[in-house]
Amino acid sequence: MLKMMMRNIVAASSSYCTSRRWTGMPCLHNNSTLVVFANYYFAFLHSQPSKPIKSTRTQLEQPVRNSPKITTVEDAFNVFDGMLQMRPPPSVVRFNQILGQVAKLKHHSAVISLYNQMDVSGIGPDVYTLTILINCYSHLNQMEFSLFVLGKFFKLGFEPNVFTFNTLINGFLLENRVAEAAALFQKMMGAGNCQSDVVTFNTLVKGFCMRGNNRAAIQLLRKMEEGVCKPSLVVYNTIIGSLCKDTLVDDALNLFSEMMSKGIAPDVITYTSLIHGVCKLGEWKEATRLLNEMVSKNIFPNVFTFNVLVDTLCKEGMVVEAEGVVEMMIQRDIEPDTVTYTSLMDGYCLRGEIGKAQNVFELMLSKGSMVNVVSYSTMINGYCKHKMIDEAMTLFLDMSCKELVPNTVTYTSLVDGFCKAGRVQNAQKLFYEMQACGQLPDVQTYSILLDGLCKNRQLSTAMQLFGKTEAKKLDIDIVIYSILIEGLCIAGKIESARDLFCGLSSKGLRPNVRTYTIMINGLCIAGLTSEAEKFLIQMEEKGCSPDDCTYNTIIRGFIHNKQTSRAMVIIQTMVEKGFSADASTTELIVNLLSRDEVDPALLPLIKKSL
DNA sequence: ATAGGGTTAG
Repeated sequence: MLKMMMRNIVAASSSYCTSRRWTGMPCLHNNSTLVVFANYYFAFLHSQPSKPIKSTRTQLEQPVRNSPKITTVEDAFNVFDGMLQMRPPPSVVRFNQILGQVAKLKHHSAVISLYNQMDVSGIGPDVYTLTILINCYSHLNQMEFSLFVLGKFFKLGFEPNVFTFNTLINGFLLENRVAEAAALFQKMMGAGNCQSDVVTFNTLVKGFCMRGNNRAAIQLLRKMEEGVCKPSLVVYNTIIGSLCKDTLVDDALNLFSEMMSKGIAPDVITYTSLIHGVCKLGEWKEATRLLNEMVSKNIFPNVFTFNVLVDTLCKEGMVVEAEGVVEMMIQRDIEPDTVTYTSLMDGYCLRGEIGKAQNVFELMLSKGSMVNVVSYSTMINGYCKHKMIDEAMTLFLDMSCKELVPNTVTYTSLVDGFCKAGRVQNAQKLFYEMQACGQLPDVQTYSILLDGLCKNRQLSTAMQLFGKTEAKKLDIDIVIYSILIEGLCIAGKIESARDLFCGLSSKGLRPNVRTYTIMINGLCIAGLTSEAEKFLIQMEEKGCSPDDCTYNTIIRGFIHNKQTSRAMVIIQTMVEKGFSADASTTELIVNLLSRDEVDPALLPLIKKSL
């Protein structure tokens, strides 16, 4: 009986610790409402005709007669091949259409190789071709090539137009080259032949949003409203989307009512952003309300909207339900895409169901051109989190065969994988390799490597690395300090840990639950249980509530230090707060019981705590 | 006829 109970606790606590929620906010979501929300989706899908009319477009409105629909990169290469063989070759417009479709599929490097094929075949580009090309280089963060293409304009006697300028401004903003973007904008404002338009303004608005400056974005919106340029639905969507990403859903909803009062009707993108925002907050009721509202306005969820639901369900561990939604999408002719399957893969990985994640990944591989850097990184991350570093490395090497370039996220997962496997040397090697490949480590990468070094008893190497982060003007956060404090505690340097902790406020950082818990653990290891208890009181006073991990830590600390009665007092508090003992605390308590070291009067309390 | 800005995944 007790064995079974223990097993359940182990299962519960291990799933909590492997969950990504551990690093974020505790999960306070009401999953039963999520089920209602999910069921609503099912009900909605069932209520639709089984074979919906796909398009109301007439034959005349088709882009070009006989223009084949491109759904994969393979299609595009085949069609292109055929076109290049034709004598005389088709007009450049046909080629532009293919390039445009592939660009829409976000296969930007494919567009570039297709263009190169055109080039060697002697098909001359026009302004449209070159603008598509600039846009692709911009999205690949290769602005130097974009500028090279701009040079081609002049060489061929073409005049860059507002499309060209907007594309270039967007490219500079994507690379965070604000000064150059601004210079181009100034040039446009001054030029008589090429005036800025609503797209120019929205590109700037997005530039602010990308840098997390929603205030500036809204200021620019107000400027537009004053008559500079009438704001479009896209401008509102840009800002609403950005606010939702930052979970400022109330602000987003205010802007939403504001746009409607100005006669600008929301579309599926507006609703998808809002639904995403409320889902992130776990407000399933609100999500359902928005969904009802959009459908009542004849705005129907698209693949993006469904992907939000699939991903939300997966993040809540409800992958089976998510699979159900995917089935429904297929039945309703909404093709699940790379994002859908990547969410599913991640969902399975989060639950430790690696085999099922592999199945999804193989399904994507079998469909061709469905895998990208994100899907590879997701599977690699899944392997790494479950100590399957060899499998992860196989996939990593596989990427280069597919001309997929691993990025900072990919490398960070692998660094973590090597650390988790205890192979810190390999982790360090990869850390330098990524920089040699032009992928810069970010705060996450540093956190993971620092943690790996600390946990593998290489404190001095960790401290050296930390010194480097300070020189790189990275935004050092409380997570990194918590890791270092923990490293010092593990190495038995409680005084240095305490010093680092006390210096946090002077750096403008506030310790969080994890930081306090680490300090409490360190103090207990050093036998300083009274000071640990002071920290427990102090954190509460400073508005940082202890969580179940904090209580378990200090209880274990007291037991280890043979202060059973003080442990019992904390157990009492823990139970009152609705927390319970985790697996290792339970083990300690069971040991105490077996040695008759507990006052029988406390048995009811202990029972409650388990 | 074909090109630029807004929604989803690691």
